[in-house]
Amino acid sequence: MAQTKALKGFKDILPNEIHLWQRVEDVARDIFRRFAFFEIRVPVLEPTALFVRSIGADTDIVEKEMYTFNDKNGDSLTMRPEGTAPVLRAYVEHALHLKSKVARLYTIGPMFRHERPQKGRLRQFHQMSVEVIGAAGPLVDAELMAMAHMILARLGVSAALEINSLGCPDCRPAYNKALVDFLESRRDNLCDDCRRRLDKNPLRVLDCKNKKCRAEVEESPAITDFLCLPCGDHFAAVRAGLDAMAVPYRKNRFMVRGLDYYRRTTFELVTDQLGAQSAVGAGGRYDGLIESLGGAKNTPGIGFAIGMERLVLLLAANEPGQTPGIDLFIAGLGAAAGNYAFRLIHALRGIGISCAMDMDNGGLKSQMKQAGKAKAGHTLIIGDDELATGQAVLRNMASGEQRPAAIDDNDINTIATALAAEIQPGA
RNA sequence: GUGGGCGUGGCUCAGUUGGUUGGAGCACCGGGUUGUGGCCCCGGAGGUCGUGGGUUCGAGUCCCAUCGCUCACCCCA
Repeated sequence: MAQTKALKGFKDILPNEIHLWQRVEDVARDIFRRFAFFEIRVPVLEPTALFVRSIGADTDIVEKEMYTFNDKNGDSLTMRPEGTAPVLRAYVEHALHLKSKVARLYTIGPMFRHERPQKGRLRQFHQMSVEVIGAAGPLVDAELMAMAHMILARLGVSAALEINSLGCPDCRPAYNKALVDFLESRRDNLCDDCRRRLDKNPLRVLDCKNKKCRAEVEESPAITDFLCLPCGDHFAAVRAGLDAMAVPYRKNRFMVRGLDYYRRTTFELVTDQLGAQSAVGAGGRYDGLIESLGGAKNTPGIGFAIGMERLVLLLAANEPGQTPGIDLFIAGLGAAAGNYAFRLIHALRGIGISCAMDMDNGGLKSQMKQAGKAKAGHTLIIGDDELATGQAVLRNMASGEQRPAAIDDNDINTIATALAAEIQPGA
């Protein structure tokens, strides 16, 4: 077993499952288009400082999950663990705020986090990441959730939308203190992890999975009671926006997010069908982040990401794998026919037919078998007799019906066109 | 980083209290059909039993270590 294998947590996506990925992307791109979003593509490698400054130096992602290494000249580089920071970096770097009042961007691609892999969690995983930069109003928050919801609905995936507000630098400190005071008084009832969280990041105690902790937390003060007036109004308007679009949601005051930059609205799309993982998508508002990355003062922003592996996992639950097929297989018998087939196949490809042949010139039985394996819709059989009479045999692989197909014109393109019409369903 | 489960051909798995040349099904290749796939029949190829060490006359079976996969914790999409 000295063979090379893919790295732990890195997966190949094979041809028999690729259709799920393509459908996810096709649907998402279509919905993004309807919501007037444009694609942006950014590098997978960025200066380490970008993520440390945006995600937060004390977060688990930055502390222990990043693929970070030194470039030949000594610069510290990092494989992006999420998509928001690079997109915002690009926004600032190219002064996109001068192109339009609001930037509506999406990007699709791989992210990297050095975690222990498990169901729905890989070291290289894929996200569709969406950002709206330059719009502060609550309707944008609602619109984004509606878009995420629409993507999942179109894919036939049911996930519940949960929303919360984390407040802002004006009101969160007061809540934080109230929460810590409360939790300190119950410290003895909390699990080991939560005692640690209490010191490091108290908000995280709120979404502990431990039953005892949940019970304790049930009586904790609610962030929503501590929101300042603007934050409270914002949150109410977000909910009104969702109601206006009839997007179902539920408030979850225990939902917190792992990245430091979130403030005000946060949301998750959750499901119970992914093992220990529950979020298919999640996001929130990050007013202040753009400024901290060198952008214009007070630039508001909000975004979310959908985990593509998780989505595909949900789709695959109701669908078997499928091997892609081709339109036509050409079985050429003998050197002369093989040669003819070779010319014909190129002509067919030139006019849009997906076709294959056995370049190694096997026996007919073998070639028919290959045609079956390739899931060819039709097979064209050409031997010396067919070459002589100018009539090849066209076999419909599903029905087994065979009929003659002319190969007597001296213009190969004319033949290809006629053949294409023959095998095109409904033509 | 921590814990549980599992490692036998490409895949899914048998393999009796350790006992001579390790099996099956599916997949693959060939034949039965001088030139017709999917069904059936026949045959073939393919395995250092994850790896290393130990116990033993003898280890796929027992012991230790190690690696890998997987699920969960942590964290997150």
